[in-house]
This record gives sequence, C-alpha cells and structure tokens, in this order.
Amino acid sequence: MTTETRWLDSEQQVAWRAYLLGTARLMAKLDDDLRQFGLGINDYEILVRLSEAPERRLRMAELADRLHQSRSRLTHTVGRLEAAELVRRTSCKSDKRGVWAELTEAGFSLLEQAAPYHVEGVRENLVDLVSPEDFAALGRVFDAVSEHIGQR
Amino acid sequence: MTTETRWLDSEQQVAWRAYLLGTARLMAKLDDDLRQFGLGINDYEILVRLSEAPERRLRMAELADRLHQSRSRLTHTVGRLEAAELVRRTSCKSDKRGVWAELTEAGFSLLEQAAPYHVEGVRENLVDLVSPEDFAALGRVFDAVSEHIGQR
DNA sequence: CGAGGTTCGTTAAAACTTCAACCAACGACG
DNA sequence: CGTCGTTGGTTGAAGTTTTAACGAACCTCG
Repeated sequence: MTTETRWLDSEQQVAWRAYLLGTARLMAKLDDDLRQFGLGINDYEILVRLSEAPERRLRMAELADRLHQSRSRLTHTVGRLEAAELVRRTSCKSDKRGVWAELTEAGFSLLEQAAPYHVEGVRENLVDLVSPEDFAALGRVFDAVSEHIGQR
Repeated sequence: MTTETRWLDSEQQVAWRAYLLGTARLMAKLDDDLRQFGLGINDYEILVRLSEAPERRLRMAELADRLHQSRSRLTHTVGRLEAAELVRRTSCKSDKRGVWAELTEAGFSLLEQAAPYHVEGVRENLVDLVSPEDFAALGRVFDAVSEHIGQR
C-alpha cells in the first residue's frame, strides 16, 4: 500500500520557502560582512568555538561535531586557518591519535575585532527585525530539529 | 565615538546557535535523502521552480534571483542538470542574450518521484516537530529577513 | 597478550562554488 | 544613427567541500 503524500499546505509552503530564501540571503550577508576580516562565517564559528573552550582549544573531532562538519572539511579549513596563523595544531598526549586545534593570540585578537561587527550584523539582519517571541520560536524550532536528527 | 557593542543575551545566543546547528543538520539530512535520486537540495529546488513556471521554463537570471544564487553558479549547475537530461536550454527569441532553462519530461518525472520523499523529510524533520504557531513564526522571521536584506 | 573492530585525523581526487574577466545584446540618449 | 553604460550569460581558473580510502592508535574481549 502506498500512503497518500501529505503535501505542505500553502501557508506551510510559503513559510518553508521563506526560510530557504531568507537563510540563503542571511548567510550571504553575514559572509560578506566578515570578508573585511578575511573570514567566512564558517571560519568565524570555528574561532568562536575555540575561544570559548578551556585553554582555547578543542580536539578536531569535537570541533567537527559541534559545527556538524565532516572531519575532512575541518582538516582542510583548519589547515588554512593555521596557514593564516590564527590557529595552531598540537598533538594530544593522552591520545596519540588526537590533535588539538588551539586559537593563537593573533586568532583571538582578530576575533575580538570581528565579533562586534558580526554581532551587529546578526542583530540588524535578524534579531532586531522580529519580535522576541518570534525569535524565541526560532530557537525552539531548531532545538527540536537538532534533537530529532540527533548528533551526527 | 565608539558605541558599546550590544551583545546577544544568553537566550538569544542559544537561539542563534540552535538555528545555525539545526539548519546545518537539516540541510545535510535533506541532501542525504535526495541522494537516492541523484539530486542535492539545490538541484531539487531548481527543478521545483521550473516545474511551477509557465511552460515549465524560466530565464536563467530569473531563476538565479529566485534561488539567490550567482548566475555563474546557476550556469554550472544547469550545465550538469542538462548533461543529466533533466533540463534543456533554449535560446530566447525576444531577447537574444537570454536563455530559457526548461524542465524536460525526464526532469519532471524524476521530480514527481522525488517530491513525496522530500516533502515527507521536510515534515518529519521540521514541520511536524513543532507547533503550527512556532512554524508560522519561522515564516514571519525569514520574511522579515528577506524583506530587510532585499533582492540581491 | 593479541586479533579484530572502532575512532581520529589526514590525504588525494572528484565535485562543486566562487571569482574575475569577458562578449553579445539591449537600451537610453545626444 | 552611434556611443556608452547596463544586463544576460558563459568561461576558466582558483578556492572550497565531498568522497573514498587509508594508517595509526585505541579498545574490547577471548
């Protein structure tokens, strides 16, 4: 037996497309804004995660998981960030397979410069545009999504 | 004068990150689900837009705008879709610079196959997870974003 | 101990996207 | 009409991400 497809109704359709288009535009805008610092939003998120971690470092696999990226992608990206001297790799003593990605002083200070601009962009192009209730709903929605899809 | 940065408060911070992570996971999931049809979500959206257009065709520039993609990216992607015989290009008579991208019969029928699975995925991993009110809020949020950032 | 499965991270190649340059056609205007 | 600025679309190269395969280290268990 084939179950009848439950199509989206037209309101849902509209909301879904607004999300797709809005996200594309938003990410492009945030990327543009970060370009002045030589970063993309992906690089930025990596630096942020490192900056918040104890000793400003994280294991590659842990970082990849938090960003929902493949390890391979992270290896490449961190390679570039390392070439730019924003991140340093050191080997992990307790697990010899492991590698720490650690924020350098230069990385931290670039982040300090970029963060205010970036946050301002997030506000101007998203947070400040909508009611606190709607923004909170956004959080609930994607918590549910993450929860449902599960870790990796 | 330098204005003090208005950082996100911790609720906003959490919601913002939930959105980033949730979106990454959701898109990866939808991409995975479409892979059985040899499509990515980007290809899928192209086919959908064409299928809805009069005569199942759109001008390249128009299509690029609707998807918020660069013309170059679209040229490459349509090139691949054309090689897969899902789309056909024809030149535009009224504007000789123009090119129509037109869904082929094979493209339409692949879309017919893929659509139910895809919609089911969108429901299962997003729409059906949250209250209708929260989902509607999502729509409002990204309408506001799109509106604010403007077309292209 | 040590065999066999798993995890960590990297690598090379393939696939895809971005960037910059380009040409043809359009359109406004003197 | 003819020039000049703009739009539509493509191209090739450079840059980024994905895919698949791999080796080293870890872990479990007989």
